[in-house]
Amino acid sequence: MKKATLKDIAKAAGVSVATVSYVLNNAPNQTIPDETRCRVLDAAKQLNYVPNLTARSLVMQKSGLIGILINRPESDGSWSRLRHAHFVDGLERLLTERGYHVILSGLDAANPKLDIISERKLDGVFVVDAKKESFHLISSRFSEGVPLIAVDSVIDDPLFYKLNYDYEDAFTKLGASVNLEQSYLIAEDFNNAELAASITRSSGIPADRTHVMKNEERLRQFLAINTNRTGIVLNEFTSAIAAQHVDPAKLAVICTAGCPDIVPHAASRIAFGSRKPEAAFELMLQLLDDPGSGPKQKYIQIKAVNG
Amino acid sequence: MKKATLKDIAKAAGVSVATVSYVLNNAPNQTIPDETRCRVLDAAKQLNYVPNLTARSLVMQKSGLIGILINRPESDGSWSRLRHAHFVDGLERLLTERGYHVILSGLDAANPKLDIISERKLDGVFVVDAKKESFHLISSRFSEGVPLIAVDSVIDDPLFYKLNYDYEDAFTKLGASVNLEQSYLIAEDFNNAELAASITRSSGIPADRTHVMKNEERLRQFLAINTNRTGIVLNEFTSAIAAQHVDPAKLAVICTAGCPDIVPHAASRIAFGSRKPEAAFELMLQLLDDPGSGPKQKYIQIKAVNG
DNA sequence: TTGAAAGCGCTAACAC
DNA sequence: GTGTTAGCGCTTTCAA
Repeated sequence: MKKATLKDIAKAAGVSVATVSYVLNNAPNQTIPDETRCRVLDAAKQLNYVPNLTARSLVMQKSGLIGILINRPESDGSWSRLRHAHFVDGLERLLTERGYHVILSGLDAANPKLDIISERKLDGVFVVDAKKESFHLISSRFSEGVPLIAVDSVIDDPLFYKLNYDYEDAFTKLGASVNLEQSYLIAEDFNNAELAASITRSSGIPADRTHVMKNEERLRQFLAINTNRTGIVLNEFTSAIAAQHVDPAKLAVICTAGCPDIVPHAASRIAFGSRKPEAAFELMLQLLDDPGSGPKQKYIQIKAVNG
Repeated sequence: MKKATLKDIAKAAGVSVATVSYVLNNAPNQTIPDETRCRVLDAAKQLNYVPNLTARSLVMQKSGLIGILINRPESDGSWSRLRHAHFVDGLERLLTERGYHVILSGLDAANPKLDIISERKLDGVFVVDAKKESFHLISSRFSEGVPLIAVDSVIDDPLFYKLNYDYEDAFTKLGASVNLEQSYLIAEDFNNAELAASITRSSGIPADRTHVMKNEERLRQFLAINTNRTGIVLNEFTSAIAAQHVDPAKLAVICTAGCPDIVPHAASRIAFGSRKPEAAFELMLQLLDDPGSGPKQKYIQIKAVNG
């Protein structure tokens, strides 16, 4: 048996498709007598009706689809692929709850295929860890006004909202218990170079004591020449790996992946909590509701929390 | 400026929409002179044309959308939310590469809303860690013949393909180096009870020495009364947590999350590699190509690999 | 070699 | 109150 359509229901209930559409959508400006309404509802149940969102999208000019577009990390150790897992999971949850459907798409950071936005008529988009150049591309082609939120990306374009962790805040708080000037830093390998730069800059740790996590072997080498110092490590996964090579007690980790549980107990830590998905979600809702209504401040920063 | 449509191109190129559609799709049975083809192609480029997949889906009766529907874990420690991250990441990559778009949707395991399958006219679906009951629901309403692959789920219904790790194989291989009868087991908390049961069964470890990972505190208590034994732990994240409470050298971990890097070096381990996304992808392609063409064996098992 | 036209399933004027 | 109808943007017979 084929999928039932509005027409099928109309026939079964002895009314027109318009009427069916009205009752099924609780059309605001239509007053339908209960008798009719019931007949339609019954028929719909009977026929196991499920609306065809493709058709609806076409006519409504909105898809109910939100994109989460993630630039794939350059290094592809298993740890790096988990970096955004918590964010994606949390955001998807919120979006799904709200009735949106989520399209997840990995992007080649060097050559992001953003056509999906127009092809699928996405109602809103999150772009995660994108290179600055990507945004030229975007702003030239997407004046179309699809709400777009850049995540984990520092870019100068005032057109977009930027959602980031407030690393400066994290380092300041960390500075209370550890002497940053004397530490080394294990940073994450972001595609967005400006974000990476802003992190190392706000850490105050000199470049020669900063290491960007690419793979375990190179990390080991770096750690070997720094064993006597305290290390600041970004990201829970990296901390778990680092802890295999140095005394975890000499590690302070900044939890960016929403997974503090796996950080060695002996390490001290500072976390960003799990506000990122929520903040992303709330801003998106606002933009979806009225594209002009977002906060005037285009940078949204998530504060660090102790513990 | 609004999005260009076929009609716009047609007008610009001085041809009909049909012709435009033909050249843009390289229609097989149409022979278009180069002159026309170029005019059309130029116009399309000029107008920055991007096809509207919604419209295409409607008429083609296929969406180009593949769903990854994941039953949310009951416990929601941050580690549990990462459980499928590697699978999702790998699968998404493969699917995207192949030109499909991926819809990611979390499901309430107790009451999975599977309507998305028909609403969005998904071409294929992966359902991850679903309760047995869900499949009654599915099989009653989805004789519709959407290729569906159950992942991390043991179910009796011969209708679906089941993709699982071969835990029995893992325990056998593990048995070579550790005495399973004398060990304890830390298992994962799957929604699919049959899978959980089959795992503990094939481990050969008695129930009173088996613990299902719910949260760190309860894990700690369990470990406290088992410190003198060797422990088998399922899943890398759990191993990282367990290692905080017992000597990692007395742990043997079965890596199911594609993230062996974070397992403590001192622990011995056995892994399932990263074949799961690939296996899922390949089977789906086959089913997509011809729904009847899958292997007759409905259970696909991923073997364990040492290391 | 090209085009007119019939839909795909749905929504929303606008008429009755 | 309810039905008619004109599309949304695209594919694809079928005729010219």
